[in-house]
Amino acid sequence: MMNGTVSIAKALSDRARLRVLMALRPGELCVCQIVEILGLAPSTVSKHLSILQQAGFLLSRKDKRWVYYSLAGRKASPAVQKALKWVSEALSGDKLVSSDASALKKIIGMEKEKLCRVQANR
Amino acid sequence: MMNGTVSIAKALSDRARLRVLMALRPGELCVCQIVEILGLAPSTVSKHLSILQQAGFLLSRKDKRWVYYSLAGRKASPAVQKALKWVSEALSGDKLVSSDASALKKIIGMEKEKLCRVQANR
DNA sequence: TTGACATTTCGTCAATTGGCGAATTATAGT
DNA sequence: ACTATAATTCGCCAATTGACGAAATGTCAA
Repeated sequence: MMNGTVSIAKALSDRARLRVLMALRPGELCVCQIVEILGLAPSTVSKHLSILQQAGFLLSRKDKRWVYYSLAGRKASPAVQKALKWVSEALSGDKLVSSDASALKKIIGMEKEKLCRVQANR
Repeated sequence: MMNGTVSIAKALSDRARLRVLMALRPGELCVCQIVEILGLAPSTVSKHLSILQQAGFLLSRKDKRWVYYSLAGRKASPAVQKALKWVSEALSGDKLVSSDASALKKIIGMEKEKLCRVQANR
């Protein structure tokens, strides 16, 4: 219980991971889309995602070549649900979160294939 | 805002600091009492307390030779208040927190002078 | 003012964390 | 089967963290 609480708090104690949680509120995203938003290496992003999933915040599913992550929602433990509610309120109106949200709209507009090609050419 | 949220989450992402927050719920404690509960070196405890205070969870006052820390309560920012509410719920019924609470009763029964003498003889 | 002592600050150390690129795995298309 | 590619795992490095003891600070008492 104490361990679980600490791991939930640890999961929340990083900018990139908070951005991921906020970005996932409208719905699931594939890893390459999250990479695009954060501007970090895919390996780094993958690690962040596994930390969030380990703590109980995220679910993942695989479709074709892509892995999609989504908020665990009511499948999450009560402790996780309340923690997410807290950060969501604490960050409502945050500048970085807002700009991520508008960046997201453009990214979702692109097809994933093109997006990943773009990343490959860097 | 993002920075504040991260520092709040960081403050909560350590066992010792969560124990301190829970131990302070009934009321203020002096540093030597917190040292006794945690079983850590005074310098370590002092650092933990300053991290919690920096994040906005604690207030401190000085009386005679002792420094008393207490929960900031409604003087804390809304974000901090909600975070504390979250951990408090998440840890309700936790074994370690409970045993800290009963240890506390005995410690409060002792006079501070004797308590500090005990610590000096280790 | 000197001495005792509670607390904090400082320096050090081992362990953890967050970042990256390279190598690996898994899946899809040719 | 082979190639391309999305994602993860691995190994490495620099930065941060949590622990301690020693030294500094501040307060009270003799």
